[in-house]
Amino acid sequence: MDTKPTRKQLSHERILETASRAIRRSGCNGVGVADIMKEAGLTHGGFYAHFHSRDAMLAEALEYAGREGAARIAKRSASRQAQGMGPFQALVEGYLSDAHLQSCESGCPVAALASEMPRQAPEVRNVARGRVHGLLEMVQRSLPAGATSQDAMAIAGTLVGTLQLARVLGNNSDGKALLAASRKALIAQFDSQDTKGVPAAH
Amino acid sequence: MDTKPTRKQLSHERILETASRAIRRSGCNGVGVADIMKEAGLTHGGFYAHFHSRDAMLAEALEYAGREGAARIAKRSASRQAQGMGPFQALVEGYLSDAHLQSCESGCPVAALASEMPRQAPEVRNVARGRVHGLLEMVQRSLPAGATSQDAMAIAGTLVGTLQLARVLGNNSDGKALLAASRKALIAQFDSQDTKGVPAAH
DNA sequence: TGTACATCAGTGAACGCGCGTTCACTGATGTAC
DNA sequence: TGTACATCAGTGAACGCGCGTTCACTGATGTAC
Repeated sequence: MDTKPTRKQLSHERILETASRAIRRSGCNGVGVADIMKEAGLTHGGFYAHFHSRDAMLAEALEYAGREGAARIAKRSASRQAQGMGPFQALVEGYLSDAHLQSCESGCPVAALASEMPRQAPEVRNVARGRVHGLLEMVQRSLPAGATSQDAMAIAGTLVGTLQLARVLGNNSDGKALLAASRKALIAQFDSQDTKGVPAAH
Repeated sequence: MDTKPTRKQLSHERILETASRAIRRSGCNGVGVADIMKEAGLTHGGFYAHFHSRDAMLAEALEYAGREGAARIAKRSASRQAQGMGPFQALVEGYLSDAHLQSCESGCPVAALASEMPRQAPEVRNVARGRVHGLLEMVQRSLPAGATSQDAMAIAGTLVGTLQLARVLGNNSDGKALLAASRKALIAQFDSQDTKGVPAAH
């Protein structure tokens, strides 16, 4: 079924990988077509054989970033769970970790780009909506069975907002204090060790 | 003490007012010097008599937006409190209101711009840090006396993140549901009617 | 109050520069016999 | 296996265009007498 990828498919993948990191690092307006192609080891002239416009590339790169970011978070969460941590606490400690504060370009694209998404082209915004829904589902899956989708929404808001505020403050004690505060608040509220499966505060 | 402002001071104020709305609406990269000057009723040539660079203007405009946004939130919160609502609930219902979801350009600049702040020039980032601290203080003031600054941090994260996620989803039932979910969660957690002055979940 | 002059605030043309996009061309890959 | 040819993927120069910034100039404001 999955045959050997063509040269073009390999290049396409490489461009997307490069672009997905670039937009998380520098924002959607922060990197040019030529930059990305160069970083992917190509020249800018070939760009339009891969995408019909810069916005189309942004949309694909955001989708790619979402998959990659989610996979990375899932992996870290799994390793925490392997050490006996509950799924919700594992998610919170991974998402609000000092490592995620620092590594913007390989982290969650929603946190890296949320405030500029409403200003993007429709095709990019559509992907962004999908990534937000993906984040909500990821939170929901980590919660005990009794938790509602409303619980997941409030938690997702806290995760994304806290990480962003911390990044504004910087990778220093101020930023880390903010992360720690939200970690503590979330875990106190929804204790994942609680086998009843119901949020503690409700 | 405060004498009649000069013509230049009036223009400066007008430019800042225009720019503060423009950056919240279109982002720091979304508006040009010429756009702002034109919208303020001037030509772009005069710009550098008011600011020594575009970044300097962004920094001043962000500061202006912060003051204006905070004043607007305080006013709305006061009118809710006048109807008998507690200060914390008034803040939450104002910040996470459907009106704030829609009116980006006159709302909180932290929510409107957070994810692009780490990519701005140092002078802009410095102002941004100040606005985050201002937001934290505003939340803290709305909380009962026993609440910690860590409580305020987690709440501020929820406010900012929820508004941003809702704006990505759009001004529709999805976005409004997200706001409602966080309003409910925050108010359940920190009931402002609670005269003990201690967060309910702690 | 009125005139002459200095200063101020804003104008609009011009400058580099970088960006998204296009396109004729080239070298590499794959296919047919 | 080897040769001839068609297709593919990428190159690099060129194009408009818009942006931040500069600057010589102009009209308005304010001051001195």
